Amino acid sequence: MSYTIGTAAEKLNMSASALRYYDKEGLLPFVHRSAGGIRIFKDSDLERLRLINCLKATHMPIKDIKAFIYSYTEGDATIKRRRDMFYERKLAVEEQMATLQKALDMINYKCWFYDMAVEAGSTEALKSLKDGDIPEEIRRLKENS
Amino acid sequence: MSYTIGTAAEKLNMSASALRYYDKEGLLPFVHRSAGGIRIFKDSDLERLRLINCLKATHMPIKDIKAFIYSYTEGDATIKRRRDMFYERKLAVEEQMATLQKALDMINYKCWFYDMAVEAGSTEALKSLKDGDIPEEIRRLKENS
DNA sequence: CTATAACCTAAAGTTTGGTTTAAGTCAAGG
DNA sequence: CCTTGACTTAAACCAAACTTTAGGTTATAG
Repeated sequence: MSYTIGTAAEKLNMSASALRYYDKEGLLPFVHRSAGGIRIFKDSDLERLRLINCLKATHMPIKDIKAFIYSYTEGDATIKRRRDMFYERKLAVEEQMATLQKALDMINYKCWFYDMAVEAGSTEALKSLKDGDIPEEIRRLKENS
Repeated sequence: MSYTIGTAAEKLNMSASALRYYDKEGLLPFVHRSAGGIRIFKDSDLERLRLINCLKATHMPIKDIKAFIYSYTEGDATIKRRRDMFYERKLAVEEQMATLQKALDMINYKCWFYDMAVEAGSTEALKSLKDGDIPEEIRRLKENS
């Protein structure tokens, strides 16, 4: 099966203008055109775009994704490089998750704190809160952040 | 203790211009000034900025952080609202982590795939790969993404 | 006192990742 | 054939989150 840009965009749940932008930025060297110049997306192109969207979800900049995609066009010569890129990306994502986890710890501490404050009707009573008054698993959250 | 903007920036590991920008955007209503107009950061201000940085780490937009910070200035009247905001933020962060986890699953699948491809010296041999050939725990990653 | 480093503001510039617009072309149904 | 909706490009526009610049003020060390 093959699709025009509108249909492809719909299937990928993104806008046609975003697809044109990616194409302009060199992210879609694999997309062919009809004789009249219309982009034709194959199923394998959609798969590649799903990979692009996955990388985008990890906050990889467009220009880095471009390098990624470009290495595909060079075939088996770049297999090792592609493997390395995926391993690097894995590290980058794990870092992001660690960062988010730290933030989440802080937020969970705040949730606990404000649950207490709401009950007390004020944050005043909690000013004198000492580490010893904080349950072990909550204290861990606080210190983590 | 109190600090000028340069020292505060250094302590927070961010730029002075970012601090000025936050102030201009209304994120730092708690920061006072010297008679001459110099910003003076107290330790409690740095704490508040650490919270701001934590929220920033969760990709919360500046204008939303502003609303967050503003609710502090209204004292105990906004305790419930602040609690709700933290619970909402918790959900937002959990969603982000889920999104990252999906991407990571895809990437881990790719790592496995390219480990095979590097060993084979080509991706050709893997074209005929059937689901049955993929270890259970790897297949899960693939289907997840 | 004065030099100078660090501060101040306002305004302009930068980067990223698109969207929008304008003017025109393609392709499918009638 | 011709209409019409979807496509094409180039270029302008946008928003977010800062950074940089320019021109000026403050504060501290000598």
